[in-house]
Amino acid sequence: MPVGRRPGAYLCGTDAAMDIIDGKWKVSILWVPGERGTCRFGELRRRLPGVTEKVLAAQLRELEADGVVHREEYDEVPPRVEYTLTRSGLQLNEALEPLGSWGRRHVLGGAPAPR
Amino acid sequence: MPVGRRPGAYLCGTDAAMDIIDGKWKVSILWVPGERGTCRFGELRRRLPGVTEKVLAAQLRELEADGVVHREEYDEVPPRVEYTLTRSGLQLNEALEPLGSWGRRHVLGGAPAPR
DNA sequence: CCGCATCCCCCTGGATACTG
DNA sequence: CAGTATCCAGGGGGATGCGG
Repeated sequence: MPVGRRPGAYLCGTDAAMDIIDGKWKVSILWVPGERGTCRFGELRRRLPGVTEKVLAAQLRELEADGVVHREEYDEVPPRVEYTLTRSGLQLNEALEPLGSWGRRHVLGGAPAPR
Repeated sequence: MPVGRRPGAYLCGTDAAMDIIDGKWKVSILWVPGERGTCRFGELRRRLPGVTEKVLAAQLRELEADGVVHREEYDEVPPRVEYTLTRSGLQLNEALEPLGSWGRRHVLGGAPAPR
């Protein structure tokens, strides 16, 4: 699936974006790397309590196909793979900030937390 | 389900908000009323191509339980029900605007459309 | 006009085990 | 370390039909 999985079925830009974010762990995957914008597979796995390797790998591949995450494989032993937010991914992250503020205020009740 | 269906399981405000928005038609339901902020059931149904009455009613009830939509029933014949965005819902709508812009630029390719 | 009740299908995502 | 390979359960949501 290239960018978007429901071609021509969007009513507005918002649900087009939602289509890319759709997946239990995707916003967290975007969020974890934070300012640094890059993260290894194992680090992601540790910082997403409950995710399985299969699902994490699948969601990462979809985000990669959608052009928001870049996958860089280093030919080393032991293996190392870096996942980096693309320019588009960083901008998506920024676009999610207001939603995060809303969530903190209306769902979490103003609790302290990043974003 | 009151506000949020995954109590205490949120990594950040964003996925807390995502939990409320989670549902195939929810962002569209928020989007359709637009500035006016209010809409009838049948109007929603007509403007959401493909939605069934059962699913539309279900998602509306969840949005109501989450406090972003207010349901006003008028005792008339024929029946009339108005769905209005609450203050919280309007703010959620505003928080979704940047995401909509991003979706237009990165998914729809800068096509003209509201939000 | 505005729904609710039922039935059912598919797809996401979880559990577990194995490989380069 | 960074993944695949299977198997499987749960639930969202679509189709259809009835009720106030």
